[in-house]
Amino acid sequence: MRRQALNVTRYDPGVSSAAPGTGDETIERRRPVTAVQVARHAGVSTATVSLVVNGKTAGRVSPQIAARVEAAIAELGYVVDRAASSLSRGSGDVVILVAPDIANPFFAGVIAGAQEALGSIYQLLLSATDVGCVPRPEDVRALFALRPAGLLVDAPNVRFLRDLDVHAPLVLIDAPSTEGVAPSVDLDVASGARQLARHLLHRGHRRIGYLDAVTGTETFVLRREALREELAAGGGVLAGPTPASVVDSAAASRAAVDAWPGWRDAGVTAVVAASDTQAYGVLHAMQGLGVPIPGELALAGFDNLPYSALTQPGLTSVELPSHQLGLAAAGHLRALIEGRAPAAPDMLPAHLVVRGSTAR
Amino acid sequence: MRRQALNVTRYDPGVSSAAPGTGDETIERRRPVTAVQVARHAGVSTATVSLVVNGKTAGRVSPQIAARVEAAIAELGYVVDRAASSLSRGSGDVVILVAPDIANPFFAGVIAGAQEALGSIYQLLLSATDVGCVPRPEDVRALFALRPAGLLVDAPNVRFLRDLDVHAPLVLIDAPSTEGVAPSVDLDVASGARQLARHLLHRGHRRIGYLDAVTGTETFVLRREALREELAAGGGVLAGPTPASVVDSAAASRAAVDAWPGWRDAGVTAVVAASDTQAYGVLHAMQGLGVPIPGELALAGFDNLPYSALTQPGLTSVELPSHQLGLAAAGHLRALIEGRAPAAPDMLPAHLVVRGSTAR
DNA sequence: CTGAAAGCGCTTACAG
DNA sequence: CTGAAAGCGCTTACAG
Repeated sequence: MRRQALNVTRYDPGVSSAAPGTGDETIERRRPVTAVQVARHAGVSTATVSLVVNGKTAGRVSPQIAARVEAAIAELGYVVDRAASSLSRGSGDVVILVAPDIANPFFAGVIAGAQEALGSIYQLLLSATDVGCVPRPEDVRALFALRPAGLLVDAPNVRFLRDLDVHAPLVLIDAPSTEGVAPSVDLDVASGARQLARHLLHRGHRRIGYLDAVTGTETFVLRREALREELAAGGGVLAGPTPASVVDSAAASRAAVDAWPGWRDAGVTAVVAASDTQAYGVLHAMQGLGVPIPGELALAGFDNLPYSALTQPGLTSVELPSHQLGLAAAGHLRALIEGRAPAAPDMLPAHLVVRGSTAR
Repeated sequence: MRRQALNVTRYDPGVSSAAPGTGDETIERRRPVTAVQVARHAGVSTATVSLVVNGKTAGRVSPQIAARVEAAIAELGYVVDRAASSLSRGSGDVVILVAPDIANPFFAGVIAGAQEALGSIYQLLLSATDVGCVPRPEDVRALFALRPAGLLVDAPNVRFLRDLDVHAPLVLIDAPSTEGVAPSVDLDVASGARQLARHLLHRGHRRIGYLDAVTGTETFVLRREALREELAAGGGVLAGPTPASVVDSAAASRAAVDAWPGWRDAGVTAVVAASDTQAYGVLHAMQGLGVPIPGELALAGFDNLPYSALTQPGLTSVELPSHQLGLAAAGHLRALIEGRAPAAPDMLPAHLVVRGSTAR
C-alpha cells in the first residue's frame, strides 16, 4: 500500500503544560465545571443546583434563586456529570441497544423507533456485537455494569437468557420462544412465512429451495419451519440442499452458486432466502449463472429492506415493521424503568410485499 | 392494521414484593453485589478487592489473598460498578463513536476497525444521530457528560468544532479541513476522485453529471470539487444539473429521475454519485427510464460497498478503506487517552475499483 | 424555601 | 503486604 503524507493534527489542549517545551510535558486537561463551582457562583448550595438542573424546583426553590442558578449554569457551561448522577441515583439515563448486525438497514428502522419512544429523557447507545453472532452473556453483563437505565437486546436465544441471570430493566427484541424469561416484543415472522408460502403455491411453485441464516437465532428457525409447514399444507416442499450463510450478500452469493446444481436437480422453481440481504446475493449468483429471475427461478426474502424495491427485478419480500418494533420495545422498556404497567403491545404483524422476482 | 394476540410476557423479577398480591406492589430489584460484600466474604478490605479486580496485585497483594478474593468474586458474581469506577478515576473505559449514518455498511468496517484497535480494555458504544444530519455540539456535550474515556466523531465540519469547545480525548473521523482544531484521521477522497476523473476521461467521457449528498460534510465537498478540477485539467466538465439527495438509494433514485432530462440535454455520458448508496438509486432510476448502463450512460460512486460487486452491472467505485479508518482513528484516540504520543498515521489512501458500470 | 450532611461504590495515596 | 480513610460529583431525605 502506498503511504502518503501524514494528515493527523496534534491536539492542542489550550492549557499550558508543566514544563513547556521540554518534550516530557504532561497534558493537563481543563477539568469540567462542577456543581460546587456553580453553587459558589450563584451563592447557593449544591442541593439547590441539583434541584434546578433536574427541574424539581416547584415549591422547593424560589423563581429568583432558580434564575440565578440558571444564569450561573449558562455562564460557566455546567453540564451534570452523569457518572456521578448515576452513582447517586442507582442508575442512569442511558439505554443500550445490543444488536448483532447494526449495519443491516433493518436496524436503522429499529433505532429510529426506539429513539422516538425514548424521547429526550433517555439516551440511546448501541453496542455492536460481532456480525453474525448472538451477543454473549458476559458482554451484556459488562453493559449492565455501566448502570444504564435499561437494555434492549436483539435476537438472543433461550440459552442466552438462562446464562444471563440479570435482574434489571431488560426487553428482548425479536426473540420468540423466550416467554416467561424476560419480556420480549416480537415479529410475527411465522405469519409472514405462511403468506409467502401461499403466494408461491398460488404461483404454481411446488418445489422450493431455501437459503438459511447461520446466526443461531430463533427468528430464522421460525421463518424456515413456518414456510415448510405451510408449503406442506398446500402440497409443496422444501427441496434440494438447504445451505446457510451469514447475513451478507457476498456470502449468500457464494452459497447460492454452490447450491444451484442441487436445487436444479431437485426441480426447484423458487428460492426463499432468510433475509433480503441474502436474497440480493442469490439474485447476483443467478445472474452470474445465467439463470433468469423470475423466468427460470422465482426469488423472495424477508425484511423488505428499502433496496428491495430497487433491484432488477424488484424483490418479493416479507415486510417486517422495524420502526414499530423499536417503538414498541423501547416503549415497553420505558414503562419497566418508570415502574408503570407496560402498555399491552402486539405481536407485530408481517405482511408480504409482492414484486417482480416472483412474477409469473 | 390487523391487531393480533399479545405476545409480551411479563417480567418476573424473582423477588418477593413488599405487599404480595395487593396490586400496588413495588418491584424490588436484586441489588448488584458490591465490593464491600466481596471484601467481607473474603475477609479483606475493599482496597484489596479493587487491586485484585484491576490486576494491580503485583507486589501489593499476596497470591494467597488474591486467590481468596478471586474466589469470593466468582462465588458472589461480582462485577465492578463502572459508574462508580468512572467517578473515582475521573473517566471511564467507554469509547463512544458518533456517526450520522450507522446503517451505512461503510460503518460496519469502521466499527470493526475501531473495536480491533480498542481491544478488550475499552468498550465501544455507538451514538446514532439522525440520518443525513451532522451531529450537533449539544449532543456531543451530553455524551462527554457520560465521562467516556474518549470520543470518535465522524464527519463533523469546522463550525461544529468551534461550537464544541470541549477539551477531552476526541478524534475526528473523515473530517478534512479541521486541522489545528482537533486531531483527525482522514481519507484521501480527493485522490480517489481524481483517479475516477482520469478513468472517465480515458474512457472518452467529457461531460459528466453529478449527484451530490446533502449532509453538509466536508468530505462530500472534497469529492465533488476534486472531481471537477481533475476533469477540467483533462478537458472534461461537470455538466447539466447537480442535484443532491440524502445518502439513501430511494431518494437518490427520485433525484436521478428528475435530473435525467437535464443531463441528457447537456450531453452527459457519465454520472458520478457522491456515494455508492446513491449510485444504486441512480442505477435503478436509469433502468426504470430505459437508459442502458453502461451503454448510454456510465455510472460510478464512492465507498466501494460490498454490494457494489453484486449490482448488474457491477459498480465502478472509489474504495475508501473503512476498516483501516476505524483502526487508525481508534488507535490515535487510545494513544491520546493513555498519554502516549500517537503513532503517525497516514492519510488513508483511496483507490479506484473499475467494474462494468463504466465499461466501454 | 434553603442548606448541611450522608451516602452511592469505587480508587488511591497514605500509614502501618 | 494490608487496611483505614478521603474523595470523585452528584442526589436526597432531613432539619431548619
